[in-house]
Amino acid sequence: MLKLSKKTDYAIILLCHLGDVDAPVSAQEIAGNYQLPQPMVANILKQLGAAGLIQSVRGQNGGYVLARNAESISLSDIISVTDNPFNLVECAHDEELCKVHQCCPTRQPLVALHRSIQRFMEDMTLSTIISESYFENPDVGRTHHETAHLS
Amino acid sequence: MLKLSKKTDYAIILLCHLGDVDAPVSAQEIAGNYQLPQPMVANILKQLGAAGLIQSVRGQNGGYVLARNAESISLSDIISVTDNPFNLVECAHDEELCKVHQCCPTRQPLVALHRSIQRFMEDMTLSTIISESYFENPDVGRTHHETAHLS
DNA sequence: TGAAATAGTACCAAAACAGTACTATATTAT
DNA sequence: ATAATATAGTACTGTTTTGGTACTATTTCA
Repeated sequence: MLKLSKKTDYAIILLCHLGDVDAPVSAQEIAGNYQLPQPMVANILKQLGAAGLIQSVRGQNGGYVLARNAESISLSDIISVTDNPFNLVECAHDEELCKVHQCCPTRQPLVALHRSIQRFMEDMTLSTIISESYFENPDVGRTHHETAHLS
Repeated sequence: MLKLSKKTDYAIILLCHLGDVDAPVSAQEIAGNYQLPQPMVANILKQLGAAGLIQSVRGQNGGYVLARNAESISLSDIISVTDNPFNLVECAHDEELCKVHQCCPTRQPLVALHRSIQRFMEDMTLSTIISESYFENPDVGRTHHETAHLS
């Protein structure tokens, strides 16, 4: 349907939070802070950890911290983890047929759109997201938040 | 999952075909031409007709023709019909909560992405799609095609 | 050694997608 | 007239994806 999944939505929120704090933050803490379902948050953090975007600290007082600095994490990176690698357009099925024979009229322009979006998502880094959200709302990452997600 | 639906994919193909021909073309004819499921094609054409992108001609020798010229039909128009109005980002649920209280950190940058994609889709017209596809494949709209869709 | 955290799976219900089916109506060729 | 060929409208269905939960194991620290 050409929209981001809740998982991606949540992931961005989580990462923004982590990007604003230095000490490890637990799943429970974040879930409570944004009123998100705790198991969901835990799952997404696991995935982000497995993908290497964040680093886990196990045991009591454990949690997660960013594995790299916020400038080097792009929206594209995030979406790759939580929404599958972005794929507006690849001829997933019968790719051979489509390439070997006459190609469908849609390929050219949709590949262009795909690249344009891809580019945007690669240029949009977590630090950009954080600073822009800060501009709109000075309290980000510092206080209790209302339920916060798009979809 | 941030990808176009088959319906949209098919719709573009159908419209490209109609854009290349003057006489009304029937659902059956197009379905046969591109090896797409006939009822599916018929349904999509019905929708495109109801949305005013194409005009129907009923009765024997009937079919569909473009309701406007190909320059004035944008990718955005098409997607609106077959994939819902594009909505990467609107806070569909609890919009009030999200706006009245502190806003989620994701809004700003994702609205930017949304607009960027929207813009692209508005600028990309059916005539552009047709001419670009023609560039790649001189036979578009003139001969029998292999199964042709992305997804 | 127990509490609090992550790790790894596996599961489930609801929604969306892709496609089908059926009935009604309009137009035209014969 | 009427049979053939279209669209119009609507409702249905199986499959996949999404959103979310549950459970068990492991790690760490007080």
